[in-house]
Amino acid sequence: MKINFDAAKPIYEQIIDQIKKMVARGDLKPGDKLPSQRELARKVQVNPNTIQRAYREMEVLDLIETKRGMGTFIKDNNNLVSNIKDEMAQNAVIRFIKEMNSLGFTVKEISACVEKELNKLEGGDIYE
Amino acid sequence: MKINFDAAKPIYEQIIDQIKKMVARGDLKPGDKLPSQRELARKVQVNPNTIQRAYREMEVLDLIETKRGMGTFIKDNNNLVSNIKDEMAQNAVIRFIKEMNSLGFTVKEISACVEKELNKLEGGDIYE
Amino acid sequence: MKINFDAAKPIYEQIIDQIKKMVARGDLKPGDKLPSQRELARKVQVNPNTIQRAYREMEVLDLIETKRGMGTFIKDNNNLVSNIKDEMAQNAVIRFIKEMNSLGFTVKEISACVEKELNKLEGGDIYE
Amino acid sequence: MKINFDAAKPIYEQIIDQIKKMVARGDLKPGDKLPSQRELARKVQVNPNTIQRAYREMEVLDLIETKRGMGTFIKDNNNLVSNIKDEMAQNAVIRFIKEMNSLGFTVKEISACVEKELNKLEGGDIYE
DNA sequence: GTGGTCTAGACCACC
DNA sequence: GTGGTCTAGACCACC
Repeated sequence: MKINFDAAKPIYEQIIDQIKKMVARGDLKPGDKLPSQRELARKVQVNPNTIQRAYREMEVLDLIETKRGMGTFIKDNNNLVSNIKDEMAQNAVIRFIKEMNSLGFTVKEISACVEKELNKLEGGDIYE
Repeated sequence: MKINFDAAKPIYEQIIDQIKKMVARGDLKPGDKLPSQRELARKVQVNPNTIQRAYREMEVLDLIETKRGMGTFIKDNNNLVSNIKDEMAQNAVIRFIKEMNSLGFTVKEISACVEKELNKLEGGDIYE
Repeated sequence: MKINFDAAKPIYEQIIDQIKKMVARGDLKPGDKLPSQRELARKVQVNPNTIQRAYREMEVLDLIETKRGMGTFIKDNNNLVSNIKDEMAQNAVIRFIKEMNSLGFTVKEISACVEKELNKLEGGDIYE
Repeated sequence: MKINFDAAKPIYEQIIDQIKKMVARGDLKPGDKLPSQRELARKVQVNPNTIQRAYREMEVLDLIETKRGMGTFIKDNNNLVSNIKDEMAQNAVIRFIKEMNSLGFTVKEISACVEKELNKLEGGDIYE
């Protein structure tokens, strides 16, 4: 038995994931102002430096831009935004298929499992 | 923005997950002998107490049984084994649908994304 | 009179400049190991986090790579290395020409000034 | 690796440099009146004491003279003015050559780099 | 021993 | 008030 233990994702990466998700959903649109580093730090209860690291990495990704003294903003880059949604979805789908596969399910069975679960949701709302 | 940071799953839970997965896949069958606690601890490089905790929890789940002086074995309980597979699959499917939904995908779109990705695998093998 | 006061360059950028210069000169070659973050921090008397920031930025530039537990190395990327030398030289030349120009020198005069100074060095060695 | 970090030049020195540069260019000529200390302080947004220090040092350099009740003037000292231009140019050239040399360029190569860049400017204007 | 993450907090520059 | 830099130091993961 070979086990690769999962370590927790660093906090700054989890923050990036959350913000990317909000962009993917359209909760944050190009031009929108993000909370200031200090404000977000207070709200999510982490050190401002941790927020700064997340913001800096997102700047490298060209997802946001910081205007000194003005704040931090989602970049006006519509192309990137739709890419983020696709990329995050693609990753989720692949992770899911790999997991089902590692449980011993075939392609056909995976498809059936998903359809069955989605059918339960038809008409009704998605979980909570 | 509200963020719930993911902590790393405790190692003993990750070990349980791995073993459940092997049972779901059929790599471990009812009656099969598990490695001794000491041996497994050495192989996966964790403290023997951590293995002991994993084994104890699996005994409570009625997944394994310890025979004094003989070792630890997967319980002969066919019903449970297929339950494990279904339960793990169900969890994976629900986690996946929730994630896609949180990215802004509808039921129809989720289905389409899965089918598209599964189609890529037809004929070919699943990801490595 | 409009003056833009020059602030000091951040320490981490000065460290990057120094290392780029060593690469440009060939004092550091692809594959060479850089000092560990802690060691360099001690030697140049700055906080290890400042060194780490410099190293992280150089990784983004694809100039170095860090191997966890092993250390940090100049990337094996000969193309980049010669680019660095050219880029740093180009910047120096342009800065110099702009400065001479702001002092009121024409293209011909700048050329003459450089030649005159270089002639002094012929045969002899460069400054100190 | 030995690094001497560059601190920012004191503001009063940067002011002196700017004024010397204007003199070198001929924007300020012998006999020209400088702004009053108070006025310059307001214009460049620094403490009046900083301006006073800059003016005092330039008086010591014999570059300017203060006439009580009249103001401060560039000294009528044609020799000095051309000296300033030559001295600043000389410094710029030497700094430049040292920098190119520290990047590993020989005398011949430095000359070639400068000529190449100057040629780009022929006919066209100098950078912006 | 190596790098990676995070905290707590100072001080600065720009607005 | 905003972000940018830096320090001091803890604790962790990987080797």
